[in-house]
Amino acid sequence: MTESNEQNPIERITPVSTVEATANALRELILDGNLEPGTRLREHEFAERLGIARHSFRAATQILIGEGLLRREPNRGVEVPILSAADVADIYKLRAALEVEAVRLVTEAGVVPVAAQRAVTELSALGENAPWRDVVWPDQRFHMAIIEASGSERLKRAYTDLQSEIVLCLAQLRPAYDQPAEVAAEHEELLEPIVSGDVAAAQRLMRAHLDEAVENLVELYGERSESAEDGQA
Amino acid sequence: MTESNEQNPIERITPVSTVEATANALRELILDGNLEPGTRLREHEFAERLGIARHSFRAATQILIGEGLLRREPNRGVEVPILSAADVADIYKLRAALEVEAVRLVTEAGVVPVAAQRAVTELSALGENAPWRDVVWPDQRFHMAIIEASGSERLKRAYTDLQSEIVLCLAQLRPAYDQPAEVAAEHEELLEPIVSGDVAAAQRLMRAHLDEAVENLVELYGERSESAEDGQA
DNA sequence: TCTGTTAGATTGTGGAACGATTCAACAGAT
DNA sequence: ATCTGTTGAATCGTTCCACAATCTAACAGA
Repeated sequence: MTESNEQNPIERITPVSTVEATANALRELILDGNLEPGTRLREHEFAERLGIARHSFRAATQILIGEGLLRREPNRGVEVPILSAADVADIYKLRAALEVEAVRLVTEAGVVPVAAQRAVTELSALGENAPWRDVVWPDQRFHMAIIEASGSERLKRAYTDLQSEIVLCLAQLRPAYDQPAEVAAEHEELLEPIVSGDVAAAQRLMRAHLDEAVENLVELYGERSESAEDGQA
Repeated sequence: MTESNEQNPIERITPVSTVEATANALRELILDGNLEPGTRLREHEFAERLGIARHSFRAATQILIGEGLLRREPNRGVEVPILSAADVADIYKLRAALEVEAVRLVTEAGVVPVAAQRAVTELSALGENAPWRDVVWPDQRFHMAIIEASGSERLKRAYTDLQSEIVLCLAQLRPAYDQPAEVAAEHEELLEPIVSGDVAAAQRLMRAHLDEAVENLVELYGERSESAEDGQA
């Protein structure tokens, strides 16, 4: 037997199926904000535009529905969900559940989330007037890095889905970010008790960080709905 | 205007689509353990047996894949996943994240999870030699009741998916349960700090409860794999 | 024993068809 | 004038069929 032959270092090729590729393309479209929330995705139109069968498009949307990025209205197809302030609050409840526990797991295990540190340096390298999207991505990566450091596959899966919704929500709100330097400092502070092994402090800080974020977002919703009422009146 | 007419108490009718009904049927099959883990679900066979089109069956499986109840192997269709001890440990990491946070939300809000209390009384009403499944369901309902009491839609959604995996795992293991009376007592104890408003104690107890459960399950896996090796040797 | 080769089964995808549902426009009735 | 049906176009949900790509196992030959 040649069971002991070393693993060939060849990259495992992964042919992406049509529906998978479609799902990825759609996800990108949605998360980049190129699809107005509330937009109805007509099957015939999209299938033709993407050069695929209607069935494949349907399968792709089914995936995104599972991720919370699309919503199906019976007999009316799928559309990009419009998130309310309540949704944001709800999203952040789940987010806190996942992240505070991840922080706990990581800190207790003594794992140092290197990728998170990298994200912080990226943040601090940004100029003063960096567009909000350039701030969002390192920010997301920072938090994802902590989740990944927890080593739980399912925690990561749940968080990945949730992060999609978070980005969707941010894309709809275009929140005003603080100075990148401030953001970087706050995240670095977040990291400190994690590497020093102070579980309680790490959890407390993370929760405060998230509470502050959701507060700002909900406030932003308030402003937006006010101006919306103005527009209607 | 008759906008102020009271809500008619008529039950909202919900015509279930074919794929939805199929997904439900499949879910039940899997969770009841009527489909051996590792079983390959051949499309033609199942579509014919269920009297639906192959496409509809495909759409249904896509839903269950999103819930973690089926796994897709490229070009080999879908099959019931076989959970390892590592999977169980992983499942319980996520479970702890969700439940400990739910306990926190519920306790802080001062909400009394009545449905959970009902589940406890159901448990205590069981006879000594109740089959494990009769114990599992009130147990699951107890925990789901706490999740629901948290009032977070997404927390519930995440937990619902996870609970499916838990049940799948239990179905594969057929764990030996303690006396129903003991189980009832432990859960009642779990409820106590929640209603009295002691957040820290409530979280601590819940975590201990879950830790103990996962420990037992992993141990059970050890025994099972031993006997499996015996069988092969 | 190892290596093609071949045939059958199954999946992945596309395409046509058709009933059911939605929606808007419009006509008729109270 | 408001409410109630009707009609028709657009779209969805589902089925059936076709076919290339892939997998699997059996088999023949070196």
